Amino acid sequence: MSIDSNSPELPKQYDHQAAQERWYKFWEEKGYFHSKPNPNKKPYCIVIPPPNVTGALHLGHALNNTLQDILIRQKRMQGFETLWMPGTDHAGIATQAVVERRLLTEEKITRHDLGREGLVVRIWEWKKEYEARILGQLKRMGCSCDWQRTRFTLDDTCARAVRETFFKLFKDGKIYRGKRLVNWDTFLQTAVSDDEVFHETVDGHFWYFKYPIVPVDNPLPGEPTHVTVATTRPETMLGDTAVAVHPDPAAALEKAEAELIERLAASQAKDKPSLEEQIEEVRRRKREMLPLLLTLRDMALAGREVMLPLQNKAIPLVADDWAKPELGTGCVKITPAHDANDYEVGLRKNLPMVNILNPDGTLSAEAGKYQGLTIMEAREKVVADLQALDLVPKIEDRQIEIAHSDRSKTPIEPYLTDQWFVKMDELAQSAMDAVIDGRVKIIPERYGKSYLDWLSEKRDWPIGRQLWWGHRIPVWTFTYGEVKSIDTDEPIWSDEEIQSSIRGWLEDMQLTDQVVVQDSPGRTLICTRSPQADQAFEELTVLLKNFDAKNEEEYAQRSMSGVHLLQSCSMIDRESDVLDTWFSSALWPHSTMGWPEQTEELKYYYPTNVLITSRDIITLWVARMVLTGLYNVGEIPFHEVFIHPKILDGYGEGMSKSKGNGVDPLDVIDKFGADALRFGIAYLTTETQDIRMPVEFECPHCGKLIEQTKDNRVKPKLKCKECGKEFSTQWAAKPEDMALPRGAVVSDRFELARNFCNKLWNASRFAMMNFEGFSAGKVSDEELFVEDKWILSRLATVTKGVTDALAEYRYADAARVLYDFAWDEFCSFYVEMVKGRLQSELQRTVAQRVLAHTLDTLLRLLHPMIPFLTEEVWQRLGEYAPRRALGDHHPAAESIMIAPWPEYDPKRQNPEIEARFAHFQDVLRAIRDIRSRQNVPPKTDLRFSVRCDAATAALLKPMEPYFDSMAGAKAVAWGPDVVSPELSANVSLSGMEVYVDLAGLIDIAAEIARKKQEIEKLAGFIAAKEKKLGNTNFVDRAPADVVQKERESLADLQSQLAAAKEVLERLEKNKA
RNA sequence: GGGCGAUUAGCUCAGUUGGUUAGAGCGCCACGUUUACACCGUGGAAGUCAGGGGUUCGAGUCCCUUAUCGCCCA
Repeated sequence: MSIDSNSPELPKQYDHQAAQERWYKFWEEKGYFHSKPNPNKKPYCIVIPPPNVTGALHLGHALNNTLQDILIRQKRMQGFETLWMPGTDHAGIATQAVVERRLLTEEKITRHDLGREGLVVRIWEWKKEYEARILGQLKRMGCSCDWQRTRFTLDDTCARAVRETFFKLFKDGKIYRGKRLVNWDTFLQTAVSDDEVFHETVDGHFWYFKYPIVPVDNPLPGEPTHVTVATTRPETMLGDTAVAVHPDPAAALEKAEAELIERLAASQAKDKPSLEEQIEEVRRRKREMLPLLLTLRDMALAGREVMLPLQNKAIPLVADDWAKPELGTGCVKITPAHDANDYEVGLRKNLPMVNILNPDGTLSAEAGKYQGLTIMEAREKVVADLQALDLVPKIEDRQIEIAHSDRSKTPIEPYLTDQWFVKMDELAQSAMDAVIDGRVKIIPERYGKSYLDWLSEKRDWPIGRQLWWGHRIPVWTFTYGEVKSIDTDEPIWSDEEIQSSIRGWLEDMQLTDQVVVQDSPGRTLICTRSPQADQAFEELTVLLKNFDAKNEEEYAQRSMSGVHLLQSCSMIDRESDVLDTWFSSALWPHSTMGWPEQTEELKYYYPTNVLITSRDIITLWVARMVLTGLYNVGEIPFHEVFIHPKILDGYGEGMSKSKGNGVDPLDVIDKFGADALRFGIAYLTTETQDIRMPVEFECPHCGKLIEQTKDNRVKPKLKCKECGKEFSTQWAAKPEDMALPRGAVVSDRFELARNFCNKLWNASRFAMMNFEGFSAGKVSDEELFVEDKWILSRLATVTKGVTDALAEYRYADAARVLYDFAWDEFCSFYVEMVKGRLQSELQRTVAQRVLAHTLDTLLRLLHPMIPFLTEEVWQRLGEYAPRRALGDHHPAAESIMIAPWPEYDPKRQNPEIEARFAHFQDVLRAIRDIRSRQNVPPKTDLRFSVRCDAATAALLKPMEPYFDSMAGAKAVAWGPDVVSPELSANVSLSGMEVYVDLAGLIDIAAEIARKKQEIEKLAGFIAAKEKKLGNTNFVDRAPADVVQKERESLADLQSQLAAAKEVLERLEKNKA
């Protein structure tokens, strides 16, 4: 591709949009993004954290992917065979939830109207739309992923790996099914994990209920007739299976009191009243309630019962320390199937677990006459009925924390159900070992701790989800109950015999690779490895439905085993649960490479080099990838994990669409350009800090930015303060709001990067405007001017700095080094200094060559961060200077993307030149300072002299022309004998005095005032130093070089003071 | 309740192993349109390094403690 060379005039502003469109297409067409195993090169590979297809990408994703692309582009330039594996995640519950919500609002239908397959078809449609959108966003950011390899966690390749993994785990006995209390989402009718739950405080009540004690013949003295309990969820009493009281209430109260007293002693004044109140309360309980609790405890130990009202069922009184004597009534109702703590009590006391709920949140048959009511209806009715029985002594108002499902926003119900689990003991240990022994390195190091802490709990991993969108668990359940003889109706086969007939049938069907497990009496599980097996089971299911045990012809058609099976089974079901999304994403680093096949990719790219992600999924995702990688492949999935910061808004809150403070990277790209987005991100990615990013609305009418507040960020429309016109936000729903133009949400934090890009663009533009007659060729050291040597020295240092920083994921350091070099050194000094030479026919060639080389190297160093701009300039540069290397002048690469990464050349580093240059810059700054403070117009020439030692004078004298061109100042004298002119302003530098002759220019009064201030300041410094040096402790104990430095510094300050006094004296004389 | 992190200029952030007078960008003030760039240039003002205590000759930096904010886990 070439640039339109008919347009010699480059625009003054970098046109990011044109460059983005042009060069992304070019790179794709050239196939630069594609990678395949190449034995001649070392591999470098990153797998993308697959964004989920629930919605579009936000700024957090932009950060995550920019950081990956920066590394990928750098490594590609460094000559690695570089693969960035892209893809998306099906995000089971989240995606199903958004699609279901949309079906309900737009078509008024539920998933049950569509059926399993119908719903899944609709979710695939959603997936297709959002995947395209997400990949499009990544492309606009400039991501150089190998799109030919794009994977999806639910595609065939990933499905194969998931199935194989499940099968392997099942076969190894690491997967089991068990009853667990789960967070039940009654709207989606699925269990959700703890991290998909959020808590909200709402106004609720605390209801007190009295349960009658079941009378006995020989009651204890002082025995109550009722026991009182309290609850925030009255309807759960229908599932109560016990009432608990503390086994030693006296000791428990003593302990509570002692703890409060201890806290009181350690507390601050403002907390004391509250603690004192609490202590008094415990003491009151000891006086007033303890006797009753002791009696109840004794009754519990005697095996007494209470009558559960409404259900008319006797339930035991038990002693368990979950009942806290310092709280409530001291007694607690136990509902094991609907409360996590009660569940534990139920396990300890071996209580029945009564599930009173249906999956849809209505009450089940266990709720007796309340069956079919919703939870809320049941709550009201239970309270009313108990009140009618006079069993509700008290109702308190109370704030309650209620768990809500993050997906459906409905309250969570604790619910007892069958769940699938992976045993974590050995698997977790293997993943811990990998980090402990350093095979996997987590950066920054501190995150290793949360990884290890979490894994060390070794909690079994619940992998089943009651959803329709996901990998269906490949298990079939055979239910057979009691097998009876057709003739005699007597049981004839045992479980063992039936299982052997199942095995026989599998053999007949040539399905040799299944796992058969007895789940419970009358129930056998079969884990299947292949879709072919599923098909055979499906056919068998159909056969079973039509099987007529009395028809002898049926027997003739099949094997004995098949017949036995058909005779004995009452039901064959395919497991309806799907696997947790994290189960498939846990395999991502190897499933994307084609595992379980031993593909070339797997052999070449695995283990990958680094995983780049954010801290919130260290446990959910990173840890699980490590353990599945070790389990499946026998090798860690990546050598390093880099955990990057999070992007927060101006209030320190995380960004999210649901808060309205989310920023779409495409809006940033439209306004500032993809390069600015990327550079801005790199510049802000420091090690310890999250990125705080105040966001603004941009008025689509006038472009004015309007600060986003917690208040206005949830409004459907806003009015611009500048132009008074209205615009819509993401919340617009009414037609009249949606008709308004949309105001983008952006942040001015990207201005710095946009300005930087423009600066670089203009420096490049300047260079190319001066490449008339460019000729390539070697440049010898003798030909180099001082500014050439200086910029080449700085360039060498910068090359090393950037390379080192990126190797350690110090993105902000790399960006800052480049920013400072490009702006403050390359633009502000080098370009300014070669301007004269570029005008000169004789001097032009060397200046052009060094300029071209420096720009070329700078572009390459910047390419990973700002790919589009650097390519745009690279291509244009190629037209003026196709060969521009300083040494062997080989032609430049056809794209900067594949140009070699600059090599650090220590020979170019020149400390002597850099020191000299620093002096030059100091003197220049001093002259400019004097001009500014004396208000001398820029066009008026200045005359200056510098008192310094002879060596410095010799270094600086040759730079006289630059003082002229850069500060409009002519040197009059250099050296140790220089004295202050009659009327002058001076600046004291370390070892140098700069005098500017101000005859005819000076504002004497202003300068006198200034000098007096300066003298005062210097005197202060000197006093401090003298004190320090007068301190024998310091002189004796500090290292000699530090003391020496202080002495020199004091001498320097003293000479500065002397010079200032001298100038002041003359000024005052002249004034008089 | 436990763990991790943060607190430096009006705002957003740097600040190496403790060592001269703590830096940058934006914003602000003054001057400026000089042949790359006003998305620019030159100069300037602006900080009790969250509070308290300690270690040290010396602390933004190390230790303890308090406060505030954020995140993770229970």
